[in-house]
Amino acid sequence: MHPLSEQQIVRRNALNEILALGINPYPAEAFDVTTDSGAIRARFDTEPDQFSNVSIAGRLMMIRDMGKACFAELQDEKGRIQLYIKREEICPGDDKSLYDQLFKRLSDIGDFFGARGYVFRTKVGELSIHVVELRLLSKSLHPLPVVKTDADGKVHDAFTDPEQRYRHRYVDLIVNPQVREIFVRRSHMIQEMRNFFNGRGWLEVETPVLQNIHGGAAARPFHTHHNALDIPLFLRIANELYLKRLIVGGYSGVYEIGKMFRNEGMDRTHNPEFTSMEIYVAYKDYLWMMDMVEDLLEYVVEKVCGTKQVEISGHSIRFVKPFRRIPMLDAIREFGGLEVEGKTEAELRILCRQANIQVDASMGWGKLIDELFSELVEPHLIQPTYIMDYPLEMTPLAKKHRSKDGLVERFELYVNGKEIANAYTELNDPLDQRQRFEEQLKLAARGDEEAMAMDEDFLLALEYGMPPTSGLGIGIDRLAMLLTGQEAIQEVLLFPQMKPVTV
RNA sequence: GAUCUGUUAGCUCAGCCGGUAGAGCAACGGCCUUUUAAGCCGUGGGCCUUGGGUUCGAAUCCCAAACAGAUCACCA
Repeated sequence: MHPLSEQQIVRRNALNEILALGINPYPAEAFDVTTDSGAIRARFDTEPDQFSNVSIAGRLMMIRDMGKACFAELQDEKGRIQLYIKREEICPGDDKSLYDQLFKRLSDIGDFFGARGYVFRTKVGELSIHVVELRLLSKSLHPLPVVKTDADGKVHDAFTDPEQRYRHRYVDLIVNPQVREIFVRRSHMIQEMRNFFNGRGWLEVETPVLQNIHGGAAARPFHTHHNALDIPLFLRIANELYLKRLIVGGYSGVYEIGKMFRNEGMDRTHNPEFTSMEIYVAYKDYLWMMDMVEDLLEYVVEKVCGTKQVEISGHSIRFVKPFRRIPMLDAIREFGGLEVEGKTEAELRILCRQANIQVDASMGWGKLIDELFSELVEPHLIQPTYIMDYPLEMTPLAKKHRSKDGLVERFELYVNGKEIANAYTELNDPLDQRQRFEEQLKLAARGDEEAMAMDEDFLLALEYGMPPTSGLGIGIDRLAMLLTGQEAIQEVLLFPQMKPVTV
């Protein structure tokens, strides 16, 4: 424990004086709240008589002391409201200690108060509560950063250090209302996705986070161990194979919104745990899925942002269907000016070198195509764009393309140069699926740590028969970044992963 | 994993041609009964991230470490 700072000592002393006054700084009783700052702002002017006796609670964020009266700002979840506290009003008798001692001397920014009174406007027009009763609800012992906004909207002494903000997110949420708003919007976004899916009759499900076999994606897993069974387990890197088992089981549409865990690098677009939404719908293909995603995003963006357009990194992005659809090889031709159709692996390797892309011998035809695409095309895909028809070898769970050799029926949705969604016409041929897994095993034998493992039970499920199905995954954090205009994933995660500070 | 930048009071930052620390806000003590980033007067508050080194002397120069951010690499 660090030695206490001057300000911590001052507050602890204040706490003791409050106790000496016979006041409990942490009362157990509920405080009856009848309104909040948002309701007052929204409705006082039209229905003033509703606000002649209100009770409100929140955190004290500013005190402007005027002597025998003072103004204070109380912050609740909806914002701030000014309190007008007059000594004669809250201490009508001879005993002025509640005001002189408790309020003026022993209260600090950060304390929780409950206030009862009537709403009015001051001479200057500021909406305020004329307080007749004031009660301490919780004493704060640690000083908060004091962020002030002046009349021009200029913010002074903003609490901006990302490390401090992420490590002490509660402080960030207290003093930065725009941060609080991001997480409200994120929650709203997920809620609207659920509304959209539930409205179509699809079932929300939960599948195992602890898995014996880490399947469904190419990534390194976290390892853990179950004591009673004495077996190793993995934290899931994907839930795809479980959701498909549910389609085998007879549900026609299932989705899951949940955390995935990947033991890989972290940066401003990657956190070791992240949230994905995966959905599988029977009797559909990836073309149908593109239509569905357009409807979904148009709906969600409009609900959450109030418009179909969002602003990020200097771009105006319009979520209006239809989105552009480009086959991957056409995109490389259009944006990179390279013809890759019909080229051999060796020819592609030369093209990559010419484009200054590092290549090595382990890269096959599909990987080389993917490298060219990432380098030449991705950064140009600002408006929502579907890239379709990926090389087969990199996509072991998707069905072979109905007409194009060497490709699978897969699309990814790109927005603002980044991948937001990934979808397939799902592979439901158990024999083909077994071959694909075997290819993965060969890659693993060559040292590819991300290659998928064989999942015999999943193959058994496919043998029982899976209807034609289309599946989709959306990176919830990435989408939240788009809808909140954030460039870093840490800004849309309440508690992003941080290295512990060693003291 | 690589490179660059940052780390000084509770917060935001200055100080960095080496002479053991400053401002604003916050805190503390005053004055003011409709103010508003309130104001005015006064007072305290710091292992200058950590560990080494150079030097008579280091917040300042050098080396290393920790953490963070940005740019890469890898990936969603």
